Amino acid sequence: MGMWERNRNVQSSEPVTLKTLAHELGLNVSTVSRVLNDPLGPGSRWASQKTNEKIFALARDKGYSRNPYAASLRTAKSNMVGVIVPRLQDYVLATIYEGIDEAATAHGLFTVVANSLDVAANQRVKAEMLLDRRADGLIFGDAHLNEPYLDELKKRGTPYTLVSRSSEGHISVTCDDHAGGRLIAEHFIATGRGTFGVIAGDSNTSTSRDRTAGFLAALGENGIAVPDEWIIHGGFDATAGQMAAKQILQSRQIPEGIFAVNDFAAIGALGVLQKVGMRLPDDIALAGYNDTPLAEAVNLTSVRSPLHEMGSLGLETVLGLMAGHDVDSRKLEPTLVVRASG
Amino acid sequence: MGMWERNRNVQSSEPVTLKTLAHELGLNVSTVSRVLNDPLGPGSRWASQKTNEKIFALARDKGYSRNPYAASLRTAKSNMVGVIVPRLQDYVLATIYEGIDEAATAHGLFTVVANSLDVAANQRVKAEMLLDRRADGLIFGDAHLNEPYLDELKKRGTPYTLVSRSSEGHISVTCDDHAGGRLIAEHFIATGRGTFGVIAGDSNTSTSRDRTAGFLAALGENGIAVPDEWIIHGGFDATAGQMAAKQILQSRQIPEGIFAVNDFAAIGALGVLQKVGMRLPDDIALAGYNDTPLAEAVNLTSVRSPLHEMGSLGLETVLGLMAGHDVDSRKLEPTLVVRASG
DNA sequence: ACGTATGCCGCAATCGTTTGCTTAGGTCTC
DNA sequence: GAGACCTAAGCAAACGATTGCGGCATACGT
Repeated sequence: MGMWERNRNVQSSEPVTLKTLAHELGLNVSTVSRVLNDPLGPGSRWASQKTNEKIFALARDKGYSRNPYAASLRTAKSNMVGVIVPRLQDYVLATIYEGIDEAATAHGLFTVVANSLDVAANQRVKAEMLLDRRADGLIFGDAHLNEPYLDELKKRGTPYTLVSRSSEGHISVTCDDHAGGRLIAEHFIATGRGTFGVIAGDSNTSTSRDRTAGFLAALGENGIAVPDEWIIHGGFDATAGQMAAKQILQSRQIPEGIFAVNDFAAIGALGVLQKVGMRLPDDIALAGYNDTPLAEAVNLTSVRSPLHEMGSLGLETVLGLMAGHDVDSRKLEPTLVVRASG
Repeated sequence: MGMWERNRNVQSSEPVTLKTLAHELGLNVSTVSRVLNDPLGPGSRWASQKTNEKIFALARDKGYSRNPYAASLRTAKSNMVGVIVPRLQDYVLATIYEGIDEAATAHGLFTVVANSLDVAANQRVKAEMLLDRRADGLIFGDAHLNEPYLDELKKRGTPYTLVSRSSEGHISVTCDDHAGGRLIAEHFIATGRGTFGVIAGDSNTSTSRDRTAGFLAALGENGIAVPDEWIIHGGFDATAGQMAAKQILQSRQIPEGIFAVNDFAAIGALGVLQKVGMRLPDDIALAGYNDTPLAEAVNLTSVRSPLHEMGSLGLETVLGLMAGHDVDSRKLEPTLVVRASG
């Protein structure tokens, strides 16, 4: 056991509180509280050196741990930030959440996460649930375009920020999805392709919109247009990718490259393409987005976004808001990861 | 807005508490508290019908929401259960956690999750952190064999349960991994293979041990032995799978089938096998475990375990423990999912 | 020697709920 | 008509920590 390890094995059925400590030391709880809370630790100037040490020693011996509920009640701060994600099963959001939680822990906060399953109504329900738990701040990973709930929150003055997806008028930490789309387009062009399809995801999200727009913009600058029937919206998962790929394959012609705005959708498409006997990258090129471990596993070209960092920056952002600072949105840089698929 | 939607837009900077309501109604806070908490809702017998209705109406109008910290302080219950997983990025654990959280929400509890990165020391640190937050119970998804911390917890009388992995002497909710291993072995044998390798994962976990043991046992019953150098331990991720596959390929002979106890490891192996030009299932059969979406995406034979259910049962289990009931470990049934890989 | 600063610490109110114990009036029973 | 029993509430003491406001020493400056 480390030197500072609290002694949990103490048999006293009575929980040890400040009062316990104070009484045992012949001090007042206020003194004990101040010393224990002083950022200077045992160097606190709230009591004499000797008293400080005795307080810390006893606290350790008796396994004292502050009752966070009593503290939160008094201070009206929970030190908790709520996080709402579409789905934790999704590698991308799980990674972002890990970044959030790591940063939160580093700042002495804790997080509570909830799945919204990417439906707007749930977003509101889950957020209110978190607010009922007195979350000091909120982080949304499931922002939809034109969702009034966020405006409502803003009006109420609740500190919150978006991650992964942005929305006009709200502070967010995202990756530059427009640039990411461009990266793929430029790579496709550089490797000699000329006709393209897009598996564009949920059109109601900024990630779908921006990645697609960036891709199309870069193509446009090179004089390439993509026919509407080759821009297919749907979900972000493998099933959506399969359906989109099948739809594209039904055209008279087949594009030379397909950009799926999400790795999972790309994997779904990949399965379909392989099943009809197409070989990548010779018959067709395929690219995904987010550089998940799957992408590496199946040798899929993708765009890497700094997910973990996005999470920790998101936490710092909402922290700034909670402290009443002015903070700006952040946009991180994506990088291209070329693999065998195209 | 629904009829029961609280009015959050109320401009009063003052938070609305029981006192606010009681004062406005000319009642005592105790009455208001009892009525609002009564499971019978407005049918409560703590006050007259008329009073009940007025209380509920005012609470709704003023957007009252109970301060959980005050309540927890008084009742010494947090209604929170802590969950410790190796890593939320892992689809398997993320899914189990979803099951846990869903059940928790249904029971009016909430959960806080922490990553241990599958290192035993972190498990202790994270668990103690959760206990400091006054978790009423704990769920571990990262149990290692012979880990003394769990015994310690048991001695302290903390309600906890394991999910996904088991450990001797501790209550757990798992899938029957031994049976799962058998399923693959029997399938391999039925499809005519005779020599096998195992990518066995972290030997310090029950999942690794039991899946491998089940596989080997079924083979043994059919007179098939697996040489030690074809049983390769390591991690559960794609990298570990790659390394293991490379090691197996270095043998003079090559097995006719490989069982990876985890889909991610299987995917890693798959990439290596494909890179050296082997075709599945003709040249070699490959099977994974857990039936993740990846398995479906790459057409990998796998074993499906009811992950979501494992999570919700885990929550119910710890709930039972918290209520002081006697509860038993549960073992769920796996099912075989045959796909093109073998 | 006297005012003042500083070190060290205590008092007591407060946060919002919960809950055991009363109370006050009414109804019912025998 | 007295005791028993409801109904519909109120009183007040917790729960454990935080914090503004003092207070009593001792030291220090002049």
